[in-house]
Order: sequence, then structure tokens, then C-alpha cells
Amino acid sequence: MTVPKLANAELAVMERLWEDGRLTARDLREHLYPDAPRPMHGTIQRLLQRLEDKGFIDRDRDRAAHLFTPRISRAVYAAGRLEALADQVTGGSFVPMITHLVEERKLSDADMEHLRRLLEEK
Amino acid sequence: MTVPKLANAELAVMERLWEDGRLTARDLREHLYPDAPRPMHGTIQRLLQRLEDKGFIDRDRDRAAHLFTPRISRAVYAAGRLEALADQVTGGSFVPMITHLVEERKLSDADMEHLRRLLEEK
DNA sequence: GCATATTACGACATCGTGTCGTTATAGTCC
DNA sequence: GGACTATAACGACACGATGTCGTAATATGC
Repeated sequence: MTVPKLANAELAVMERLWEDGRLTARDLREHLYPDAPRPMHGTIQRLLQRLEDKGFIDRDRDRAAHLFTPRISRAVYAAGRLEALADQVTGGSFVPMITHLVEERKLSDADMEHLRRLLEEK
Repeated sequence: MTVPKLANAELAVMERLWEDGRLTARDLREHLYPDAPRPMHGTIQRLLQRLEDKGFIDRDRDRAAHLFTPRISRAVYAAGRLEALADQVTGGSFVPMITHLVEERKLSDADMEHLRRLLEEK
């Protein structure tokens, strides 16, 4: 699996990093657990460590409080998971699911137009 | 979540049902565990029961050995999971991931052409 | 009615995940 | 340097989902 799956708490951390770009563990804690009854230091550290192990983030160790930046963008993650889904269910092809979405009108007019132009260009 | 996620063993059962359309528990056992050291009766029954609970299959109780048929097609499942992915990661939009796939040339020429025609028609 | 096949389901081991507790390490102020 | 605080590192645990097993209930065929 090229792009591993993110668990819920891990995804929440990535959401903040995708939004803000570069944060410390403390920043993340304050954003994600604003009024937690417990410190949550260890939890955040654990999550960041696992995300680093999976290759999702970079860790800048220059200062005492490390700085974390996303290594995989939101679009790359989404596309990677979509690939994994296609590999698992439809033999690697994206056509069946997209076809179904179009026929069930799950895509907005703007999305349809956007994709039309995208496909024309390439 | 409209379409629940399938676990590995559950997906393997659905694969057989999507291929063959209508099978008994025995058929499934012979296909999925051809030379298992243990019977695996209970395992298959458990999986089928959970799939029924999740709404993935229909159970025909007319005969002693029940007949199982898929209630959710492969395309519906794939599209449903794709929707869940989009909701979770890209705010419900499919554009970012498809755009990324196109730019990374993950779609075959045939797929591109297929999608072009699909979008033109609708 | 007995032997066999099948269903129903409780129980367990395992794994991933979220959390906590403890220790190690680094920075700051006196 | 020593005391204090903040952070990092990481082992440990609880929990839920999952795959499997064991056993009892039920149905079928002879």
C-alpha cells in the first residue's frame, strides 16, 4: 500500500497541519483538545510519532519543541486512498465508481464542468 | 455512513457473490477455503450473518441450505466508499483527487476517453 | 428416529488505535 | 551548577472490530 490509511485521531492531526502548514506539538494540542480534562501531552506525541513512522510528516528537531510539517498533501492522500480503493474493489480501475457517481448525479454541475475541462486539456 | 466498510474476509465473500450471483454457504466455503485444515463452517456463517446485518446480502431461507445473493453491487459499494472518502478528506468533493490522478497520469488512455464520453453525454 | 448437514450464536485471540504514565532530555532562571 | 519547567520518547493498557472456533439448535434424508 503506497499511502497508508490514517486513523481518525491521526487524520485530525493532519487536518490541522494541512491547514496551518507548520505547528508544534503544543499548537496541535491546543487546537485539537482545547479543554481536555487531562494534559494530552503523551497522546499528541504518540500520534506525531506514528505519523512520522508512516511518512506523513516531517519533524524539524532544531529546537527543543519540534516543528511538524505535512510531507503528504491532502490531495495526494485522497488520491492515494482512492487508488487503494480501486485496487481493492474494481481491479484498479476508476471508471466503474465514477460512472456510478455520474449516473446517480452525485457530482455537482460545477464538478462536472471542472472535470470536463480537466479531461479536455490532457 | 451510507455504505459501511467491508473487512477483508467480508470482502472476499462479496467477491464470490459478485462473481457468481447466488451461492450457498457451502459453495462459499469450498471457494474461499479450498483446503483448510479445519471445517470453517462457523466462520462462513458468521461472516454471512454480519454481511446480512450490514445489509450487503439477501438470504433466501426457503431451503435448508440458505441461498445468498448480493444486495449491493460492486459499483455501488465502490462509489459509496469513494463518497465516504471524499466526505472524510476533501469536504465531499471528488475534484481534488481526480485532478491529482489525471496529473499524475494514473488513468489509462482508455479510462480517460471513457470518462470524457461519459461527461459529454450527461 | 437416527445420522448428517446446516444454522445460530456465544466466546476468544488478535490487531489497530487512542490514551495514559513514566522516564529521559533540553532549555531557563537564579 | 542546581532547581524548575517544558518537551520528547516510549512502554503499557483499554477498547472495538474482526476472524476464528466450539457448541447447541434446527432441519433433511433415509
